[in-house]
Amino acid sequence: MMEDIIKKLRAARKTKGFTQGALGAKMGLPQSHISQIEAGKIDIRLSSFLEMARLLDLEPMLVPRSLTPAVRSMLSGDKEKTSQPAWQPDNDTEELS
Amino acid sequence: MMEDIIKKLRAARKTKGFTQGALGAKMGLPQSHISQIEAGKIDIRLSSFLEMARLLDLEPMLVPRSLTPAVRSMLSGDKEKTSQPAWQPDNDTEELS
DNA sequence: AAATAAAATATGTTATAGCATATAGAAAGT
DNA sequence: ACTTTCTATATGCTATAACATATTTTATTT
Repeated sequence: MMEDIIKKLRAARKTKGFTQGALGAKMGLPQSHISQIEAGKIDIRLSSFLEMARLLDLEPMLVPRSLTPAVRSMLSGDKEKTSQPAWQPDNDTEELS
Repeated sequence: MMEDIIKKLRAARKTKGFTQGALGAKMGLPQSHISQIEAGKIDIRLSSFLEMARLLDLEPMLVPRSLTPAVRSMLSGDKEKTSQPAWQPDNDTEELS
């Protein structure tokens, strides 16, 4: 069970059209190291993980378990069917048209 | 600038009423190690970070930068004032009262 | 204020990420 | 098919997390 969160980094890199070499250059790491990371062969340090995520415009966040379904539905744009409504917007300001 | 995300782990531990020793026991680590981590003196590995977060009922997620304001507002329960509305709920199902 | 519990600091060993460099293999482009 | 680009694998060295254990300092409780 390779860490799922690492797969997201690879997917994000491809989406942005970066090669392993290009991403490595931004991080000051060799392409070979990026390969190892994405393949789940090494257990990288937190600072490396954070740096890599941010270079891919991803912000690592800690979400309370009880809120993860709501957050996930936001991220995937799903038409969610949560038993408890995930969230309700404020209605205290004028909305855009 | 000690990593902010580590502070969240410490806060979560305290909220749950765990001591460093108790958390360490769950992870199979000595109390001293938890102390080092929380003090930002060591740069822990991703697997340790993930394990610790999950023991504290926090799920690490990668949020696209453009969505972080919306997610943050969910997490903090703020009455947000985002220039672009953060999110709009579906209105295709019956709501609870 | 004494006792107890929790957290921080210290020292030493072992395992492994980080790093460099090279090369082999796969995919994409001509 | 050949060339170029991208990705995976391999070897070796260095820095440091992981781990054990002990002690000190700081909070908390009675």
